[in-house]
This record gives sequence, C-alpha cells and structure tokens, in this order.
Amino acid sequence: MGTELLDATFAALADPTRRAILARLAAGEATVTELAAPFAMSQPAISKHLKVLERAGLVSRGRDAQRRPCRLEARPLREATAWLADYRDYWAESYQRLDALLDELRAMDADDLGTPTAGDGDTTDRDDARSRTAGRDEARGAGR
Amino acid sequence: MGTELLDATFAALADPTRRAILARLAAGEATVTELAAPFAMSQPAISKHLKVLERAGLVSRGRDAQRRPCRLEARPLREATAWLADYRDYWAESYQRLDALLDELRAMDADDLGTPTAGDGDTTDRDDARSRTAGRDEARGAGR
DNA sequence: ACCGCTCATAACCTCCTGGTTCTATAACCA
DNA sequence: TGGTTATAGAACCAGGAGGTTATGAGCGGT
Repeated sequence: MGTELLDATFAALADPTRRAILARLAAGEATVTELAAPFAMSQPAISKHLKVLERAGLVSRGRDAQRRPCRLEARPLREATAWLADYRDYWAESYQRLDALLDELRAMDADDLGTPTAGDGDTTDRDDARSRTAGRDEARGAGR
Repeated sequence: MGTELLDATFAALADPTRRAILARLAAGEATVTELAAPFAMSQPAISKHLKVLERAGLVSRGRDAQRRPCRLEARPLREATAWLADYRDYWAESYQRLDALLDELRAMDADDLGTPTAGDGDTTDRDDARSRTAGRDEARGAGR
C-alpha cells in the first residue's frame, strides 16, 4: 500500500466526526444532509469532511438527482487494518520481550564486568540485539 | 476505547515518519539518536514525533543513563485494529452489497414507472434500507 | 572539575485543518 | 418561469502540526 494512501487513510480516521460518518455509513448509503443532521456543525463542514474521506478512498459517491449519496468503501480500511495487524503481531510475537530480557542481562553484565573498553570500539554494544531485522517498511526519506 | 485515544492513535499513525519509527521499534528498543539517524531531519523534530507517539500510548520510554530508550507499546495498536476490523467486517458482511443491489432495483423501477409521485409522501423511500441499524459507535456530538 | 554526549525545551515560522458565512450551481416542483 | 432543495465552492479566520535553530540540563568518562 502506498505511503500516501496510508497517510490519507489514517488522517481521515483521526477525526471523530469522520469516524462517526463512517459508522453511520456502515449502516448503508446516505445523502449529505442526512449525514450532516446529527452534528452541531454546518453543511459545508460536512462536505469538507466527506471530501477528506473521499480523497482517502474511504467513501465513494453516486448521483441521485440533486443528491450525492455516499457509500462506504472498504478497501482502504482493509489495507490499514493489514498494516496495523502486521506490526502489532510482529511486536507481539518476537522481539519485544526478548529485547527486554536482553536489556536486563546486559545491565547485569555491566555491573559485574569492570572493563567497559573491551571489545570493538563501536558506538554501542547493543547492536546485536536490534540490527537483526532492519526496516521492513518505509525506511527513510519520507519528506514532506 | 475512548474517542480521544482513538484520535491520538490514528493521528499518530497518519505521519510516515512516525510509522517508520514504529517500524524501526518493532525490531526492538532504540534510543532517540538511533531513531533519528535514518531521517533527514533534526533531532528535536524526532523528539516531537516521539512525544506524539508517547501521548498516544504507542511507545513507552525507559532510562539508561543519558539515554531514553523507546519501546513499542502494543495495546493502542490492538485497539485501533479492533475498531477498524469492526467496521470493516460490518461493512463486508451485511449491508453494502445489499444496498447496492437495492439501488439498482430502485433505478430500474424509476425508469419503468411513469408516475414518480406514487407511494407514501415521505422524503425518501429508501429508509428501509438504511435505518435498520443506527449508530453503533459515536453517534453525535463529537465536539472539538 | 571539566568535557562531551544525549536529549528536551523554547521561540519562531509556515502551512494545513477544521470551522464559519455567503454565494453559486444544478435539479426538481408547480 | 420561478421557487425550493441539495450540495459545492470561495473567502476568511483561529489554532494546531511539523519543521527549524539555539540553548539548557543530566549524566559519564577522564
């Protein structure tokens, strides 16, 4: 999934009004005024929110005379979920607890051993605990 | 899950730099300078990003002399995933395709029937397709 | 005691976001 | 044709987000 789509998707989900709109849309199609009704804000504000959701691909719009009915689009939700689940699982299964353990062991070693200058002169001696798996996704760059 | 935590979590995930930091952190603990290294931006910028991630509960920080090692915290990720999966599944299983089908049928009816004023005089005749399930989550309000 | 490394904070700038009101367009209704 | 409804667009504004540089505070090493 493209970085930009992830950006747009998560940004769209970061607003409670927009999440409420999605929740409402999960129950089926709705027009703009129907969507605007529950909120204490103007109709153009809702139109703006809808444009954000549309840019993220989360809603698509049809045409019914003057009305522009909105419908939920699931693909971005699915991909965002996949992204989240990926890192969530990755964390859960593998290195987090192991690293914590290694940290504790390392702390104990540091207390016992009196010569900290031993070994190679690299910046730090905990690289072995981290550099096994580098970046699996967007590693660097990410310019604005 | 509280609305505010969802706000903070999705907002935190909406930035590619922060997602990259999380990806990096999925491989294990790291210090601020280590996290800052791959990016073409200043160290205070990374500190700000980390504060955002911390406010969302996505990372926690320890203390190792001058260093403040960051580690991934999975709970918010899990809850955000749950929120997404909820609506994604809700959409996938139930009403979306049904609504699309109803829309097509309605369009066909409109073409065939010559008298559009037939039936009850309510605003719209598609309410039966939508109002079965109202808002399951944040229904209204959502003030800023 | 001092230097250097790591990190956070402060002050500042710019651009985006989320809201407003007013207005324009488009389609239906009579 | 003219009025009404549904929606989008423009202009505007306040505040927040993301970046910068400069500086200060905490801790270790020598």
